Amino acid sequence: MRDFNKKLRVVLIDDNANHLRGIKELINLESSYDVVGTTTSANLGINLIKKYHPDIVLMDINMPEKDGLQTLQAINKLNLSTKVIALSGYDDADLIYRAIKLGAKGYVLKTMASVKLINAIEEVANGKIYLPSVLSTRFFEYFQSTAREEEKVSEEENLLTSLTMREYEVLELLTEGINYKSIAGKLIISETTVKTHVNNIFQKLQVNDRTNAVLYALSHGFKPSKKTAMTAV
Amino acid sequence: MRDFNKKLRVVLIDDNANHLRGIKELINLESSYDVVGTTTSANLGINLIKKYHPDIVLMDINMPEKDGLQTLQAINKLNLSTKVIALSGYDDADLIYRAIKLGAKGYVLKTMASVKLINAIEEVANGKIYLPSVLSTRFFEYFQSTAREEEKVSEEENLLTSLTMREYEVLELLTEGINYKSIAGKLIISETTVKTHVNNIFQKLQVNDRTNAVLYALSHGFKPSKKTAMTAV
DNA sequence: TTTTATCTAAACCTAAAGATTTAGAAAAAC
DNA sequence: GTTTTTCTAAATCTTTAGGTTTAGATAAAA
Repeated sequence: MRDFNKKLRVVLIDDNANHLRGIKELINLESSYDVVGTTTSANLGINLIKKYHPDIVLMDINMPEKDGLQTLQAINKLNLSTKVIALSGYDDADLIYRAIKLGAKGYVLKTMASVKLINAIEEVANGKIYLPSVLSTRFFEYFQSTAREEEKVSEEENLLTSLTMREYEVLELLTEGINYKSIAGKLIISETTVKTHVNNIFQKLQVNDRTNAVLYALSHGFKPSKKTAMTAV
Repeated sequence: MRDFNKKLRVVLIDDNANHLRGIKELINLESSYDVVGTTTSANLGINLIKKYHPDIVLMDINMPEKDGLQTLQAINKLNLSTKVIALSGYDDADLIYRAIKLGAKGYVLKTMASVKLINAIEEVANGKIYLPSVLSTRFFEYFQSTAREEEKVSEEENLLTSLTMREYEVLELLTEGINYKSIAGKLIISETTVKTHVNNIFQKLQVNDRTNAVLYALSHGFKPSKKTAMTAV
């Protein structure tokens, strides 16, 4: 939780100098915040963060030099407790999704009322995620549609279902990058038997080599059975 | 958007008969809803949904017979516009995350005030996602920590970074399951050159065959460069 | 009871993959 | 200006992988 005796240390990054000044003045109106640094450059911004270890970073994620998402990644690598709030002119679902995925604790549109920005800082400082309702809906729609596509791929006429138990076991070992000899050893069958199984697998999955068999498996929701590999005593 | 002339058709699924009755009475107090079916069985619930094509389904996701997540999947496969709101006794992050991922449009705790349930129905019917603040925070924490783990794996001593541009291009084609001859054709170089590159790749990634090279690539954040494959005119 | 499916296995062959060495040319780094 | 890196290529050899056919044993289904 937040310590209200200390001022929240804030760093601002925005390639638009005018906008930067505007935000700074806005924040300085609040007595509980302390803007310790501002910059129009992403790279300089990272240096500021290294130097000051701020509580909060407000960053425009649509910058030319180094884009905001890359900068987010760079900040993550510093492993600080600094929380980043993304500022953006766009409510693009993909952008919102990726920003959140890269650890942004908030996402505020530049067109939004300035009071929202203060709200965001307050909420994020208290350990919450700040996503205005509109953006939150965008995020979830994107999230669910992505997940749904993955589901579809692993459902529609999945050739994996035509495999027998034994073939599935063999495929499982193939996906671990193991050769015939070792597979034979693990399943305690002969190498030629393994070859037979593998050839049957190829036919059923309609591929010609193990790499493509593995690729098919991984892209069609193949899941290790877990109960395998106990044949070995 | 919702048509306020029509009543929202609702189906309830909860293995606890008492709870089921309670929810039904609660909803029936609202004149704009019409509970068209209730059941304590997940399988019967799916049948009800098939029959009535309700607007909203309220479903307990902690059921014995068939768990709620499986039921969610089954409902998804019906490809209806029915929206499912998950009811649960637990605010477990993993459970929330998976429910949303499987398309749940809302998640409400049984301990929450009943007015929240009405709110949830109303919001979801209007095309929004209903996730109370506490649960939303849980979701995002889980989402971001999962993403962060993936990032880590693809960062920590990633052998992919030791590859040259050309080797990266070759690896990219390997991950598409293409053989030497075709790779040579695509990059317009000789087959022996491809072999040289592949052998160098193997050494750098510390593997002995293409399958393991591909597996390494896929598990370490390998991303197609997109600017490849134009060598071919 | 007789198919049918599955698991096992061998023989035989071809093609592809992998290991190793050597080497020229061009570009980048020192 | 010399060293290093990278991309190119060939030769040679060994080892897997892959294709095909045949077949016995068993268990389940028709």
